[in-house]
Amino acid sequence: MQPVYSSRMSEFSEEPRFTIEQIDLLQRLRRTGMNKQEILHALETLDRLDREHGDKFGRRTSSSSSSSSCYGVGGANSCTNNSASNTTTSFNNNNTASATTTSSVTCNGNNNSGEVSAGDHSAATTSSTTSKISTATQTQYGSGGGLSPPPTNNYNISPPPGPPPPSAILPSPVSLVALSQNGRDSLAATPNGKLSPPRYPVNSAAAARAFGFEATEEDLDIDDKVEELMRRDSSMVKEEIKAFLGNRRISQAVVAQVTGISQSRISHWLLQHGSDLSEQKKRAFYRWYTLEKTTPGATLNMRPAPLPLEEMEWRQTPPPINTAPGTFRLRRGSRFTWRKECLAVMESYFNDNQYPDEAKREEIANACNAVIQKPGKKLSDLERVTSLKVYNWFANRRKEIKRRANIATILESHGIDVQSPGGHSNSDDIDGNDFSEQACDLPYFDKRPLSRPFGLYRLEPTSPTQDDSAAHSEHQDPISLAVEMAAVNHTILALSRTGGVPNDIKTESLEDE
Amino acid sequence: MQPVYSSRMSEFSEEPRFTIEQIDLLQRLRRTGMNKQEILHALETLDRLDREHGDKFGRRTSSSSSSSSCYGVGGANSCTNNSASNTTTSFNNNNTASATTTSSVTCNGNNNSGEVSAGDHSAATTSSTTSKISTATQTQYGSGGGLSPPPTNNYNISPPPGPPPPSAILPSPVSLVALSQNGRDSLAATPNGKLSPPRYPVNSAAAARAFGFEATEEDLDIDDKVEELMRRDSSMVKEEIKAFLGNRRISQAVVAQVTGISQSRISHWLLQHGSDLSEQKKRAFYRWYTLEKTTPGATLNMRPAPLPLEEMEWRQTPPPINTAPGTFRLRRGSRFTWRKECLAVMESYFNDNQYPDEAKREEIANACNAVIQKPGKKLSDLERVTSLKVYNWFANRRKEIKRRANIATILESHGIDVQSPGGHSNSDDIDGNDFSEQACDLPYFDKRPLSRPFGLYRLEPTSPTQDDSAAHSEHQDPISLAVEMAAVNHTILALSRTGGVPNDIKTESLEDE
DNA sequence: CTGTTAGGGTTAGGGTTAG
DNA sequence: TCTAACCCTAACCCTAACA
Repeated sequence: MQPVYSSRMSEFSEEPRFTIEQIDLLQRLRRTGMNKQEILHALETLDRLDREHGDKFGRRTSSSSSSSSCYGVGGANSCTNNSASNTTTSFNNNNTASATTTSSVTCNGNNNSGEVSAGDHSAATTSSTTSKISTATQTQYGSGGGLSPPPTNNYNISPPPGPPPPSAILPSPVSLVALSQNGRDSLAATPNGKLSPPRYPVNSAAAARAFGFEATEEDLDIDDKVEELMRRDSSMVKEEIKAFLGNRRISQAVVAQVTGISQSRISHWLLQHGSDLSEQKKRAFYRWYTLEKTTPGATLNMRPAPLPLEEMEWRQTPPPINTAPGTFRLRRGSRFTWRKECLAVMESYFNDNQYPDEAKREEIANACNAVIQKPGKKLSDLERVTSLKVYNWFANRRKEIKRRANIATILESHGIDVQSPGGHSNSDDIDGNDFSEQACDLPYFDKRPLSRPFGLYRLEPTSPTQDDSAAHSEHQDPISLAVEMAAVNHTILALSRTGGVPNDIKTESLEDE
Repeated sequence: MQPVYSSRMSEFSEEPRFTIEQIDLLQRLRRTGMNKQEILHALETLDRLDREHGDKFGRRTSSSSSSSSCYGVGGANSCTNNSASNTTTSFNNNNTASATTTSSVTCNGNNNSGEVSAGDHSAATTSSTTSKISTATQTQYGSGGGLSPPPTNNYNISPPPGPPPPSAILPSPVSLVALSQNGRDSLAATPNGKLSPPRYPVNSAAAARAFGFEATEEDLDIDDKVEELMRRDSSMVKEEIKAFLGNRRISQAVVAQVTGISQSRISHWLLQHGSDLSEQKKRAFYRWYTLEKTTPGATLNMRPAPLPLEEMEWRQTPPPINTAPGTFRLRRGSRFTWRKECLAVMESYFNDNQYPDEAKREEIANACNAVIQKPGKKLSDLERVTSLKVYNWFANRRKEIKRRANIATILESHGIDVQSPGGHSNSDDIDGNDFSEQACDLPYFDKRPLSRPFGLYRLEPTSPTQDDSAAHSEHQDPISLAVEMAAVNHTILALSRTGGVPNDIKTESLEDE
C-alpha cells in the first residue's frame, strides 16, 4: 500500500459525486477504446437525436437529456463552460419528489395535456381517454375491438402448419397438436415455473376458420343435441362443460362474447351459485357448446348477435396489430418502467388506500404525470402514466405483498424463524388481507438480489437505514416489518435454491421436506 | 469502406462510428442522469487517476485508456473549469469537498495530440503511459475524495433528477439519503427504475471513492478493520459481504469496477467456488467493503459479525441438490453450452417465430437432441437440451436483438448508416414494438453491426459457405443447412470478436462475409 | 342481473448473477 | 469474456365475488 495517498491530496478535485454505477459505465466505455472526444461527440449526437426524434430511445432518459441537452450542440462541446453544469444542479426535480411524497399530491395541473397529445395515435390507445369512465381496467381492452378473444394472440405466430423449420427432423413433430389438448398438463413438465405458457389462446384462429365453415347442415344435429342437453341433468352438463372449457382452454369471456351471456353469469351458473339460466340463454349456451365440441373452431364464427364483423377482420389479421401503431399496448413492445418520482407518489397513495377507484387512479396518474412532466416536452405515450398503469401497479403491489406474507407464514410454520430481530411485530397475521397499510409502506422490501445461498441473515432492523425519519412513513414500524420480510425472502430463496425446489418459489410452498 | 477516420475527426456530421456496445453504454450513462459536463469531468478524472496511480483500472483495458490522457481535445475540453461548478454538487460532506479543486484536469497538454491518436483509436496505441504502473488498487474513485454523499445517489442513478441534486444541504450524509429518497427507497425499496432498478441505491458512490485511498485519517481505521477481516474466517466474511451487497443492492459488477477484481472472480469467491483471492485482491475488496460500510450510509452498520453459521449449515442442509431430476437447476454444476448444431436448429426456428410456446419449445429441444445425439450413448443431463434451455435461449436472444436493434435505429436515424445493404430503410416504426412478429427474421447476425432493426433482410441460405467448421453438421441434411449457417455465424462472430477493433467495426459488411 | 374489480396466474422486457 | 440462467415486475388473462 502506498501510504501516501496523501490523502486528500488535493483531493483531487472534487468532482461531483458520481455513483458507482456511473463510474462503472464510464470505465466500460473507456475500455471500448473511446476517447473523450468521441464520447462527447456521441453524447451530443444522442442528445440531438432525442430532440429530433423525440426521444424514442431516450425513453426514460428524460431527465438526463434534458439537462444536457445543450443546445449548443453543434459545435460540440458545449461544455466548456460549466455553467451549464451548475445549472444542472438546479433542476427541479427533487422538489418534486419531495413534495409529492408528502402527500396529497394532488396535483393537477397539467396533465391534461395528456389526453390531448394522445390524439395522435391515440386512437387506440386505449388507455387514456377512455378511462374516463370507469371502465378502465382491463376491460378496456375489449373496447378496442370488441372482442376479447384473442387479442393476445398476436403471439403465436407460428401457425400450425408445418414446422417450417428446416430441421424437421424431429421424430415427433406432431406433438403440438396433441398437446393442445391437454393444455397444460402435458406441459407441466416444465421445470421452471416461469415458463409454462400454456394457456391456449383459444385456437388458432386460422385453423379454426378453415374448417369451421360449413356448419350448415350440421345444424340439424345440433338442435337435436341441444335439446338432449336440455333434458339431461343440469349439473352434469355443467360439469361436462366446465371440463370442456378447461381442456380446450376456452375462457368464459370468449363464451360470453359468443353467446351473449355475460361472463359473470356464466361463471355463476357453472358454479351453480345463482339461479339457473333462462331457457333461452341456456339453449344458446348449449348450442354453442355443441357446436364447439363437434366443430372446434366454430365458436369463432358464431357470433350471435352482438357483434358483427369486426371480429372477423380482426381475426384474420392476426399479426397486424389492430390498433394503431401507436398503441402498442400489447405487451410485446418496450416495457414501461416506473420512475422514482412516480413511485413515491403512488406509494403515498398506496399507504393511504390500497384500492383506489377509477377516479382516484386518474388522480394519481395525473399526479405522476405532473411530477415527471418536463416543461418543454410532452410525455410520450410510453412515458405517460395512465390510470391503467396505476391500476396495474396497485394490483401488482398488493399481490406482491400478499405473496411475501404468505411465504413468511409458510416458513414460520416450518419452524424457520424468520423473525425479525427487532422483534416487534411479527408479521403475523399476515395473511392476508391486509395488513395493509403499513405494511406496505415499507419501502418495499427488497427484492433480494442476492442470489444464492445464504440466506438468512437476519438483518437488523436497522438496516433500512435510517429510518427515515423522514419518510413519510409512518408511524409505526413499517420498517421492521419490511426487514422481516426481507429476511424471509432471503430465507426462502436460499431454501428453494439449495433445496432444490425447482424453481421458484413462487407461490407455493416449498416444502422442504 | 472504412475510410479513415483518423484524421478527420471533425466530422461531426460524420461521426465516427461507434459500436453498438458503446452506444449502449452511453445510453445507460445518460440514463443515470449524468449530463455531458459531468461525464466529461468524470472522464478526465479517471484519466488523471490513471496517470497518477497507474492505471489500476485500466487494467484490463489495455489499450483503451490510452485515449485518455489528454484530451483536450478538440476544443472540447472544456471542462476544465467546470469542475468548480460541479462542485456544487458536493455538499455535505465535505471534507472532501473542500478540496475541491478543480482539478483542472490536468493534463493536457497536448490536446491535439489527442486528436490524433484518438483518431484511430484503434489501438490504443499509446496506451498511454498512464497505466504504466500499477500501483495500488483502486483508487480511482477515490479521487473524489470526497465522498460523495451524493445525494445523487439516492436516486440511484436514475433518471430524472439531475444528478447533482441540489438537495445538498444536508448535514449528515445519512439523512441525505433518506430525504432524497423520500424515504422509501432507502431501504430497499426499490422502486425500480429501469436502470438500476433496485439495485443499489445509493451511496455507494461515496463509498467508492472513499475507499479509495486517501481517506485521510480514517485510513487508519480502515486499515485496521481490513486487517481484522483478513484475520477472520474467510467464509464468514464472505457471507457478511454477500449479505451486505444484497441489502444495499450493490451489484457485483460495480464492486468489480471499483475494486479492480473481475465480477466473475468476485462471484466465485463469494460462493466459495474457486480458489481464494490473492492477498492483494482480498485486501482491496475488504477495504472497499469497510469503507462502503462505514462511510456511506452509515446508516446502519450492519452488524459486524452477523452471520452465524447456522445459516451456513442451514444452507447446506439441503445438500441434496436435486439436480438429479435432471436438468433443472443447472446453475450449480458446470455450465451448459450450446452446441453449434443446436444453435443452427434454434436459429431457424427463431427466424420463424421468436415466441415458441411450450409445445414448440419441446419440439425444438427434441430436434436439438436428435441432432447431437450420438448413436451409442445417451445424452447426459447436462448435455440434453430441455425446453427450459430453449426458453432461456429464445428470451436472451430476443433481448439481444432488441438491444442492438434499438441502437442501430438510433444510429441510423442519425444518419449513421449502420449498414446493411438492403437499404431500404424504412425505419419506420421503430419503436420497437414488435418487430413485427416474425418478420424479423433477422438472421441474427450477431453481434456486430447489425443494423437495421427490423430488417428484413433475409439471409440466404446460401451464404454460408465456407465454413468448414461446420463440418460437423452432418448427418442429416435437413439441418445441415441450419448448421452451416450457425457455423458461419460463429465464425463471423469469433472473427469480429477477436479481431474486432473496437471501433470500426461498425460498419462493415456483414453479410456474409 | 350486469358492470367492476380482487386476486390468482402468466408472459415477456430489462437487468443481474455466475459457470 | 461470453452468455445461460435467473430475478423482478409491468401488463395482461381469467375466474369469481360484489354491489
